Amino acid sequence: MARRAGDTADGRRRSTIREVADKAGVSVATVSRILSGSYPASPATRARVMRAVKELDYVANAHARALAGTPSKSVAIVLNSVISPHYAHVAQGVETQAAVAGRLCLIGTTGGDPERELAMVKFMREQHAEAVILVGNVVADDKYRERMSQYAHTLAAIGSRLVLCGRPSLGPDVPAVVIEYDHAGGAFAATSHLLSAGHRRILFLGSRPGYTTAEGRLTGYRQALAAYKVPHDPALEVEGTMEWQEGHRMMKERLAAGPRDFTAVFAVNDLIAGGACRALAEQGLRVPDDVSMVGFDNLPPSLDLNLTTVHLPHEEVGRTAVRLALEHEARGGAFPHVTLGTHLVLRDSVRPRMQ
Amino acid sequence: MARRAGDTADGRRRSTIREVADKAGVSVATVSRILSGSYPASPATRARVMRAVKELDYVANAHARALAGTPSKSVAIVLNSVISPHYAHVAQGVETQAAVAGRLCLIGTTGGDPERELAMVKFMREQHAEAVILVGNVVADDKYRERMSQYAHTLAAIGSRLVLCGRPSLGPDVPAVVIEYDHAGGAFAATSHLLSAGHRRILFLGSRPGYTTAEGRLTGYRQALAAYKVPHDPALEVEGTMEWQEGHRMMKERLAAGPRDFTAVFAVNDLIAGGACRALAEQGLRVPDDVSMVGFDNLPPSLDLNLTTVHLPHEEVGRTAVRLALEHEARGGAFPHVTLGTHLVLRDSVRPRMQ
DNA sequence: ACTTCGCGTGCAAACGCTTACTATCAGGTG
DNA sequence: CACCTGATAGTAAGCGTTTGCACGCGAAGT
Repeated sequence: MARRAGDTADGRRRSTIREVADKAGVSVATVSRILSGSYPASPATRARVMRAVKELDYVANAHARALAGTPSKSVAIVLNSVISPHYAHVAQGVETQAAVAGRLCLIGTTGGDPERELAMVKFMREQHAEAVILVGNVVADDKYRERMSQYAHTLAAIGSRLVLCGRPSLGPDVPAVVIEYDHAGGAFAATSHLLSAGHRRILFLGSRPGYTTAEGRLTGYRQALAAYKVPHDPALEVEGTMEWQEGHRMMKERLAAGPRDFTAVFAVNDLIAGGACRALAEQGLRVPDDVSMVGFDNLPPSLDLNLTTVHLPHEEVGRTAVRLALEHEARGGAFPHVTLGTHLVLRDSVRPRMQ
Repeated sequence: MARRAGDTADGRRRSTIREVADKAGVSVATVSRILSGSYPASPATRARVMRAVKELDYVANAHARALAGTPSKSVAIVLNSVISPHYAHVAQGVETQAAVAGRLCLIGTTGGDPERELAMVKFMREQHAEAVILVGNVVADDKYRERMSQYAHTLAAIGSRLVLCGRPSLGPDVPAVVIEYDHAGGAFAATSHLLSAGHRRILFLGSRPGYTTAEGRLTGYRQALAAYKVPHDPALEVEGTMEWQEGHRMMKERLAAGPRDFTAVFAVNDLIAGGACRALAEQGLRVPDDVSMVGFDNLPPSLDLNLTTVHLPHEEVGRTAVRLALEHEARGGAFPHVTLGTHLVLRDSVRPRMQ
């Protein structure tokens, strides 16, 4: 008593187009054509088919459909974690644009593990995703870069696209769309804002060598200092990752280490700013009365903190990623490399430095 | 010069198992078996096949594979928006557990539109998702409930499962797994906390008739008042949705409407608490010195606000959803209905009321 | 009345893979 | 030396769709 494929434990199974055809007294071809819409069938036939579909509760088999030609269009996004606001907003943008373009959106998370990321890309390739969008940083050693650029090539070979968001290009000869943000520009603006308020000792919270996001923002910070002819003090740059807890830790340790030697803080992102604010508050220091602070990202925490920060167009990044990937064919195969701008959002976390 | 299906614009195409077989000088069956692993092929043959795979950069066609039997396992989650921290955390839990169970996770968002939600479920059904997890509230009119319960039936018929997270059951005869949180219990604890600190005029921010989440929390609030024999004043219950902006609006309007007639606030969630705090701050009122506040959810904002709040096991909800759905067959077809507990997390946003 | 359309259908061949069944060949038995 | 056995590998039958082609049959053209 062999079970057919598709049978379920309780003996029922998905109904097929064949059954619909039988029930309606027509051929499968007719059913297929009527269901796919654009087909001039006679109203009577159409009605019978529709009734059969309803009665059997027929649902097309997406896999068979995909196999037989009609590619089921989908877009994949791979990110470290969906609970980080930045990634979530980008994902939201991807989802939105994918929906607009009539695509399903597959989301995969990696927890920041390059190995899992590679596996994810491979998986998405099997699923025939039209585009695979990679967001955020990974530590990129040579082996990784080589493997990823190979994936880019094979994706390109089958008409799919690799999109890199907020991470460096893999090289000029790698067929991938690249979308970057102007970290340095934003950081320059934010730091300049502090400098023009009279601050000279500005703590940089969250430097992290090897991570382009942090590096870009650090670069902007240093450039602003240079522009204002303020000597650069490496002791003011504190290393850490980009989470709230890290912001808290860094500030707490800093305050415990000795007398406060800064009047303002540039946090590498809003999460860190939040953690740092909390640590300051625990020592009775208030923002902006005692310490000025700017963040980066303009994500929800900055509302609660009333934080002056740099706006990054997160959702637009996602939308642009999808758009560029899908337009690719129409554009005749170029692989664009765009940089999205940023701008300062003023709230109330900076005060002119007391003379 | 017809193009074969699978051809791409630039003339290259995905290589097939047939080509691998030819290149390796074996039959497709052999390649299939070797690639699927569990098959005792001779080392020589295996090596040749592997080399051919490498050279052609062969990737199995997931659709064909699914059609031919091996069901490609996946789990789908449908939510309003991925940028809401609550949904994001649940999604994270789903993703995690899906990965553990070797499943891909499909995420779809609806923007809260019931119509889009229905479409999404249908889509997931076509994709043969093993489970479809619905999270969060929708306004459920009768037409919607009927359609959704029909989907539940047909999903069940084909061996898939509908999971309802944080929304009311569709009825006892609807085959769906239901996971709820103890909103009332958490709200009771939070309100009691305020009451035991001496507060008697407690503003409830974010009631919303028809939405079970808000209703459950309101119920707990009222129960606590009753338990403390505090007269219930409808004027203290303010209606609004669950976003930051709404919290800000509600508090701002309240303060503008007349002299402050409350000493504490119970915000229906942390986002609202954040907005309310901001509005208070704008009027020079501080939490907790001037007004006490508790929130609900224990999501990131509560860290920045240093907010006493009710912890909801968001990620566990997601994990549990996947677990229950996948274990379903093993359990012999029961449709569990579980309620996850909550507990108060004390921070520093409540002060005893000044006598 | 006899072609000529053209609309509405049906037939059957893919699509790329898995897997039950079968064939082959070596070596070991009786 | 015929025969069985076990390890490998091949054959071919699906899986559920889509779609090019062919066919039948009334209406319109001559």
